[in-house]
Amino acid sequence: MSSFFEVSHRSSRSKARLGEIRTDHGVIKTPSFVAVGTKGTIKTLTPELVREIKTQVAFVNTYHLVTHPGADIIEKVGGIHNYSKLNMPLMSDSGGFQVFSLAQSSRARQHNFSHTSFIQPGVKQSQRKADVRGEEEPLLVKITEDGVKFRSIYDGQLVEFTPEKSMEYQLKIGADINMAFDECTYYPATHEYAEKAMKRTHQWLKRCIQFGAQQRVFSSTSPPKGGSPKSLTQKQLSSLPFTNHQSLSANRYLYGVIQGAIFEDLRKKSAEFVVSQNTPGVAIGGVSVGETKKEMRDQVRWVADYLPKDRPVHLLGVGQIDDIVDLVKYGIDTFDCVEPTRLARMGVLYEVRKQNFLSQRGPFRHAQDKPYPESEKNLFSSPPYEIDITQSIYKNNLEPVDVNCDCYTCSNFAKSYLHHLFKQREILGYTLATIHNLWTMERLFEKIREMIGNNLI
RNA sequence: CCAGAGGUGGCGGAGUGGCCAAUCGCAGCAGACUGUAAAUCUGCCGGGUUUUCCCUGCGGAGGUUCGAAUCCUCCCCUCUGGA
Repeated sequence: MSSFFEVSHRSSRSKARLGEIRTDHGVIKTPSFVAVGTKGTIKTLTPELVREIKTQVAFVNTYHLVTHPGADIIEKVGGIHNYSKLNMPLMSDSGGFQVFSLAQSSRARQHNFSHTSFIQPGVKQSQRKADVRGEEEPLLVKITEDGVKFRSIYDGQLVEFTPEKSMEYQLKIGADINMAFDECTYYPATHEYAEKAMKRTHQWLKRCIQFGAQQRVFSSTSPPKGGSPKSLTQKQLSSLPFTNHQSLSANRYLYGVIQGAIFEDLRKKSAEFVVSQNTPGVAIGGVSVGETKKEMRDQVRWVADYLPKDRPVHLLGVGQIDDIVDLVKYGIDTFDCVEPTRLARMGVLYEVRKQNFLSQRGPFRHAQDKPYPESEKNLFSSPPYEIDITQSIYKNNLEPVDVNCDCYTCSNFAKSYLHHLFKQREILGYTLATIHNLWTMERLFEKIREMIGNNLI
């Protein structure tokens, strides 16, 4: 029987490696991008389109799915694979991130900020002091050692998340890879708070493992013999509605999550602890939550030496193309990020032209970051050259978005048409843009794998 | 020709004596977005290069008033009914 993760090549130049993550719903060649489909859909795409893009793996969110439509209905239909027809390896997030993002939002609302502007570096420190986390009076979220209470953003219902509940929900949802319930520490947090949150996350990880052990899942890096009690027989499967393939995974794999905010000592401590817990995979969380790019990368660099050599490593919430290429070097195998799909819906399309990499928007989004050294200015060392298709300069442009791209969108449509669709808010525009951006990511990762294979990364 | 309604910034459309350079929407321009409350959000949007400052300004020309997009007179134009 093959193992969950197998490394086929290690770069001689860095910690980058080539590997395969094997799940009941298919194999993921790593490094890989993980398309984000929070609510059980990669926004604007049918599963057929997702398949055509050759997306290897997608990411769904427990909090959102539990709130709507509810874990029970998903379980009843045989799991999220069958319910959504995303017939590919799936990862589910624990809901931990929503503790962060929803609390940010509730604070933002309190201060009459948009949730985006609130996490901007320009916001005054004093406005961040009265935090709703911890044991204070919350609007949407309350965190205790036991777990988290959410007020549903959809209907105001109180939702309680504990490590056990997150695991239970995730088992019902049925993704192949599950995240341990963690607390994504906000930025900027004090060392004191970050340590407290980290320890809490560690305790929660133990409880997730414990819960998995009781369910006889997540117990090792190899598939448990005979599957878990949660897996259904073929006969049971065939009686489920809409079923046309194997549905609920027999095998689930738990990833512990490293936290520690922007503090080197905490990050290393957390990495050591999480890796020692021997979960099938390890994830790094709590990054790209408002800190600078340098801080974000440091958080990964600090733990690189502690990461497991024989187990897959996931980086939660990253990233931008330049981040991905640089962080692959630290041994990251999978990356999930909303950027390609969200930006697509905002009319921002990737145009990965070598010559233009350093022009226009410049290599950095954060002015306070230091530029790359000259030696690093290679193909992938700067972010994608993005275009904003809504700009009127594209009104008469009959070229494809990216002349070097062979995606469905670029093969068939001119910038002018996409511009037109976006200006008219035609639904097809969002779909075509999403196809292009996800396709670009997949091709980027193909290139990355090729370069690792040739020891160029 | 008669009757009625109306002419406001690129467009639509509020405002009917001072708090009006004029609500709001669209269009335009700029910015943001990294485990998705996001087909979203933010800012600008008459001119003067910043402004608590000045100029022009609500069809046109006059007038009333301390003060008019708002009231009066005349003119021009549009729309809807009727002949």
